[in-house]
Amino acid sequence: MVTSVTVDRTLALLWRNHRPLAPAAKGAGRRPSLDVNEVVATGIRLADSDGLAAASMGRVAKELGVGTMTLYTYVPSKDELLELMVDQVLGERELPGPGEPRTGDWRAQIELYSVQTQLMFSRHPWLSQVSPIRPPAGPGLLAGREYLLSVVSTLNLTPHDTNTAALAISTYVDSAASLAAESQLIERTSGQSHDAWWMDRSDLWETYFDVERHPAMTAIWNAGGFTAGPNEVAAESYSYGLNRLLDGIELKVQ
Amino acid sequence: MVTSVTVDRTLALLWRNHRPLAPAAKGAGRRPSLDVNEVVATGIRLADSDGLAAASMGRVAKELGVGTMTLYTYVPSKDELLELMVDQVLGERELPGPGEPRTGDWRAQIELYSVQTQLMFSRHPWLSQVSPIRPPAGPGLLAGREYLLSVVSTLNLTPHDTNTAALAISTYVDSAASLAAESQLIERTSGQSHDAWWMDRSDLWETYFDVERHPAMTAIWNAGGFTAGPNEVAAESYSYGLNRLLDGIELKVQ
DNA sequence: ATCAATTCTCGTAGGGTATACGAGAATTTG
DNA sequence: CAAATTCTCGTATACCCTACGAGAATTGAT
Repeated sequence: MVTSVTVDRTLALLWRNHRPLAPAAKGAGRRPSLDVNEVVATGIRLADSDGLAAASMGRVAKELGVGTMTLYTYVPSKDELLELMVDQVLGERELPGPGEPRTGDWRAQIELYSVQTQLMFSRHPWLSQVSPIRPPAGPGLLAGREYLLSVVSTLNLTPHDTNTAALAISTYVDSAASLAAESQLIERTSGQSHDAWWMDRSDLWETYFDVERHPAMTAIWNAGGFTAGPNEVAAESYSYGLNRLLDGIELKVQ
Repeated sequence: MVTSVTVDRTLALLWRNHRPLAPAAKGAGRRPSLDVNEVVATGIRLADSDGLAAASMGRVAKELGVGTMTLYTYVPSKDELLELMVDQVLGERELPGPGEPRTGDWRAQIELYSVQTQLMFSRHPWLSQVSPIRPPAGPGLLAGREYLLSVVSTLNLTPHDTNTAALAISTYVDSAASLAAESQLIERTSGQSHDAWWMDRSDLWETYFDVERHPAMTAIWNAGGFTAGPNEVAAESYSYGLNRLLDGIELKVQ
């Protein structure tokens, strides 16, 4: 199979800091001027400061002072570089591993996952622009899943339900954190707050909004239910939703 | 303000089928060969069949048999065209409006929102690649929010909490539907099922996975908790999570 | 000292994207 | 029939990724 070779190479790169990369290449040949970690770190740094588009092959190469094509010695393609960047930051979440001390009940431990994930997205907003389908099969991803499964395991659900519940939680938390990061990113890069953005659209209410067609919205508006700004509402609805989800899970345990 | 002019134009385009577009332009000048609806419909059709990238200005123009720059007569920019496409499909969800008959309790009505949203994403998978932050302020978006708020309003929460709960629900449902659509899209365009994708990575477990470092995963694995395929697990965790979320909300009502 | 083998380096070329600008074509009104 | 108005669209610019292949650097053997 052709793909298997590529996949094997990618797996080896992802786990490069856990298992020795290759037979170490001691023989003849020109010495490399970089290593994979430098390339990945530069990609992350550029994406952090100038957006995901800035982590282009050309820009990363320029930053490292080499020709664009030189990067292809260290990384098979742009897609693989992105995978390495993602697994790297997934692994930077500070979550206790097996045997390490934990504080609080299971809900507090889920909260830690939530906080660390939000912190990760807020430090690396470009993550919100990367698809979470078919994530990098590296140490960072596995560490996160292990932590979450270990917490949910304490509820003594069936193994199958443990997996289901953990996935429901991580989907909710990861999606919301991704949205929050994207939201902040857009405020920064557009130079316009969401408040100001809605202000710009005040004509929506004055000219186009039809009270007859939107009685529920109108009622809530008149009762002062829309006074908070977009960011506060989003943050509040996130923790409200997470707490209701955990309530619902707890309800099924007893 | 410069932006206001653009925004006004976009709002007028979004609401073009509700309020007459402009003073109708009866005077002199060359007659237009297209109208906005044709452009939007063509963009949607191309994106549906060949992916979001196929809805490029050049491709849409070619499909309509005109030069690329001609489109800019009908639509201010690519971004605005995408907004129009999105609001169009948001409005195609079949949700009862005010005064129209509804069936079942509030949970069944939330379920309807969930089903219609999933249907929308499954018919228009490219939606999963469009950011839901700063959505088009058009009739389609407002109809969806009105429906959801009208359902949650029947719970008699405070107006503020009604808004918070509705947002938590729509964030969960929309995110999950988006992920499901993206997941299917990737299976189709890559020509490889997720099962096959994981098979390709069997080396992960054989070569790199460390049992010591992942006891919770190992335990669930050994107990047969991972037997279902990725798609089944995702679907199951979605409805599990939604039901637990609604349980949690109901719990707070009483 | 020289040569072969090996490995890293990187310029060029090709096919894609959105859109500012301005000249030209078509149509109605006076 | 000329003026005014509106739509049409070719050209040019500045990015993106990466296949290919020639050249440079290094080691070990003779």
